[in-house]
Amino acid sequence: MSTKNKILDAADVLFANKGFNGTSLREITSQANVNLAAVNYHFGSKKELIKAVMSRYMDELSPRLESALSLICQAELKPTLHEVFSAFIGPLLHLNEFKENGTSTFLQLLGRGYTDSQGFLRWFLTTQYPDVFTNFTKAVNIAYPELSAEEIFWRLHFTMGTIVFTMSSSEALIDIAQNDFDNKLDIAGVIERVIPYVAAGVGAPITKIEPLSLV
Amino acid sequence: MSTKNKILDAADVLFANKGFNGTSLREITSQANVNLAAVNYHFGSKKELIKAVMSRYMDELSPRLESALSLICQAELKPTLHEVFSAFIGPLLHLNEFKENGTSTFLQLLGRGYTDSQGFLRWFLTTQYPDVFTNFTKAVNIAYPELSAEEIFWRLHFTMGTIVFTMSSSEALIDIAQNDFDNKLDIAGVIERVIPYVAAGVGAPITKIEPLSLV
DNA sequence: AACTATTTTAAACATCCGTTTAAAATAGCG
DNA sequence: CGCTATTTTAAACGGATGTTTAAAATAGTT
Repeated sequence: MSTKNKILDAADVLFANKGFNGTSLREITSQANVNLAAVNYHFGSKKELIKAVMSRYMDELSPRLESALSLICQAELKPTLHEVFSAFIGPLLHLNEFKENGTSTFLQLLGRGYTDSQGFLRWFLTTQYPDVFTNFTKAVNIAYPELSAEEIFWRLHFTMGTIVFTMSSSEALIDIAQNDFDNKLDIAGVIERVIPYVAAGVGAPITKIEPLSLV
Repeated sequence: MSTKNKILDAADVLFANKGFNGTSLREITSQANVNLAAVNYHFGSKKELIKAVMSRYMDELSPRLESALSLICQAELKPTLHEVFSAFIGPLLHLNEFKENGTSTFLQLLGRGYTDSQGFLRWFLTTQYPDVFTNFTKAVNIAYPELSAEEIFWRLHFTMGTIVFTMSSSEALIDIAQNDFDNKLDIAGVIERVIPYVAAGVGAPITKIEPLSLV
């Protein structure tokens, strides 16, 4: 395997588990069995390595996601919100074939990216992969046309929070659940449980927001 | 103001904005206009400072939360999920009187605590303030008795994710929303929008989970 | 085989980190 | 006041971090 890929494989697991700031280049390179300077030689900087790690997943995910969502948008029957969110299952679980534990690793990385490093990763994702967001918004709009653009905006970000946060601590949660409830569960099981939740959340009845203060 | 409080005031804002690992003691002490060694003198270590920052908020929040939830549990009418979650509004917004931007700062800290520093803060909160979790679970159980303990577990963690994640990036989201939708919004407005979402999510119909593989 | 371009390596660099030390300053009190 | 206890201060400590350097090793090409 190439040095570049050895670095990427070691980096994404460590980044997912310990965060971007919490993982040093020395950990990555020793885990990958390459020289410390290899990161800066092949990627330029740690920041560029982070981008590369995310791009590898996004490039695998986003085309599948786009086709799944456009399939839903072009269907004759108006899709339910549950169907819209279920469109994510296939592309997300496909990451497990792309790389071992790929699904949970990617979702953990996504969670890290929103909180670590001053949110520069959110900027990276929204500017580099804007179609994912617009297609998603479009699908939700078809399934629930009464929602205003602003309400969709907020509810999609709530959803993003639910998913990303859950997955970033999914290992710990699965452990607790197995101890307390004796129920074997994996990442696919968590996804199956979260989808009814977010579908109901996005589909919540529209409530009039009383303006507390008119500035 | 005492040196201890100057440190706490400077620390929680910086911790909320840049994370625990991302904030150095030198940033905190220079922001607080105290000597670098003051943190180790008054708190012992950075880790103890983090605990102190969180305790200051939790000690202010948890009694109000407990009384609000127990009020709901003892009411004659069975509460709705919306009412259960609305019980959080008062105690949370009270943090704004306790400290400027206290509500969003605290929720950001909560989000940091779940992802930063290997989740030691989750351990700290669940062991030091277990009543908050059990009371909350109890209230949800009254409002939606058909939910099994395991389903409550998962949906409450989804909810935690929604809230914590949203608030940890609430400033950025409010900025975007103001630009795109011309709608002035503050932290209270975000809370008003998120409650119907999480109430609907927790109240989602129970779906039979098909076991993918029986190990 | 000879030469060039690419990659790998060990070492050093400057900088930042949390913590400790010991002296100086201040506060509290009989 | 004089003495003690508490707090503040400047400086240094050992260690970790991302990055750079320049030489060594390897690969590719004519």
